[in-house]
Amino acid sequence: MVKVPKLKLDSYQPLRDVIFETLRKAIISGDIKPGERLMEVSLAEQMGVSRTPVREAIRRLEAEGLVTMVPRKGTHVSELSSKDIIDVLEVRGALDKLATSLAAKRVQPQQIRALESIHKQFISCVEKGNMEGAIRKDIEFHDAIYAASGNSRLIGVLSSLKEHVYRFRVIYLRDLNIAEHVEQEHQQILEALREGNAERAAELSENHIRNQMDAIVEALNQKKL
Amino acid sequence: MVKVPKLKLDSYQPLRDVIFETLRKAIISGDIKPGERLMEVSLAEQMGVSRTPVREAIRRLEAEGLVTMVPRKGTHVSELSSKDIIDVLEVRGALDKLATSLAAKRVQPQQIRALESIHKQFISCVEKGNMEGAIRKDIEFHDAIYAASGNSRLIGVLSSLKEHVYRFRVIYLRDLNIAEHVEQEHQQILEALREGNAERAAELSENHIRNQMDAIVEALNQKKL
DNA sequence: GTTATGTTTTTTGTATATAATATACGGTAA
DNA sequence: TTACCGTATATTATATACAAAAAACATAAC
Repeated sequence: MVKVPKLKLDSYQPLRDVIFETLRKAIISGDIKPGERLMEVSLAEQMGVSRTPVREAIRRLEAEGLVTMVPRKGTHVSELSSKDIIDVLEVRGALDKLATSLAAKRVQPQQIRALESIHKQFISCVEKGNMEGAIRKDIEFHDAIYAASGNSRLIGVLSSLKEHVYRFRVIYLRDLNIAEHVEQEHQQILEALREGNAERAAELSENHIRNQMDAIVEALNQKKL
Repeated sequence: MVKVPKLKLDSYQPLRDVIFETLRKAIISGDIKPGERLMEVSLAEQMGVSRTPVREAIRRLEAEGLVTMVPRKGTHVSELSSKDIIDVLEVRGALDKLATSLAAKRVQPQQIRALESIHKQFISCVEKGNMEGAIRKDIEFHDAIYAASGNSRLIGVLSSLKEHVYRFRVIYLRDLNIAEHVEQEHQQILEALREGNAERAAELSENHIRNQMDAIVEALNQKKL
């Protein structure tokens, strides 16, 4: 049975947005598992709201691909096969490459400084063995590059893909050792960006994602999914 | 004032889907112009339905980026600046390249035949001066390549981007001469796919989109937007 | 004439009620 | 026992009703 927390209605935001975020987090974090049904009435009751905003939130989850709707039957959390995640990573690889290449051409000095700061914090997390923090800093690092690309459409598509990657990690690979090579690769990308060398930056980021994909595929094979 | 046709309720489909398609077509074809407001009550009245399915359709349009919602204020059709379309084309370029490269590795003989058939029809349209038909065949050609990529996530993202490109064409470039070079470029891509030469296919498709982008940018400059 | 403020109107946000459909269950006949 | 049909129930789809916020307008004060 799906369980979600009661809502906190602090700052004013439409209920649909609050509910959307709540459900989204619950799905990404694995609290609601693939295949589980989302029933409007029960969700609405648990959250203490009516069905209307719940429906709207579910529509948005569907648009993100996190849930699947069948008309007149209902909604369930989308399954996430290894084929799915490979598909996502293929797309993400191409877009990450584009983002890094654009960023090399357009990045502002202040954005470089922000990247350096994030990278330092990443290293510090790794040294302390704080994996959760390292993952967060890894995400931040890439987000900062996306932002520096100056292409808002690209940022939007990538942020939607990111959710799926993260969801996959949570479901299958809680213990994935992310720090391997990553620190060094980030360092190199950072240098290429600093030099404004778009070609090299693109190449490095392509490799970076490919390595991640390989690590995931290998981890999957070990678990023989 | 936004005008939409009354709905035909032939085959059974949820109203929200019918409404979504209706509005989507109206926006893409330019019948509803950028900046125009979408008011739930008036749309619902015109279509002879209640506000509920209209709202749900609007939520989906928002997810596609075709409209922009401001809480408690309303919804309006998204503007489409030349920056926007360049952003979209940059992303599409990267993904088209990926799709073509994957297709070269995975394409089935039967899919090759389908591509050849579409390409023949494209040529025939061009010869007859049937530009509308040629544009349709151009779209079909690329769709067939996407399908051959075997990556459903990629197909999804590309189909959403496509809408924006098409919308842009309709709004700004009704007379864009699409046939220039396109026939020859399609021919070359087709050959690379037939040979399974992923590298060459990728390169060709990258060029293909870049040429399209250049043509659009040039057309924009002539209109000094 | 202009600005500020109070009131009306319009429009969206949320809740609830009704309709339609799918599913589950039970009974009956082969 | 099994297959089929019908009814009951659960759930979504749509409609409507009510609440709250924003915008438009008018009026009064300066």
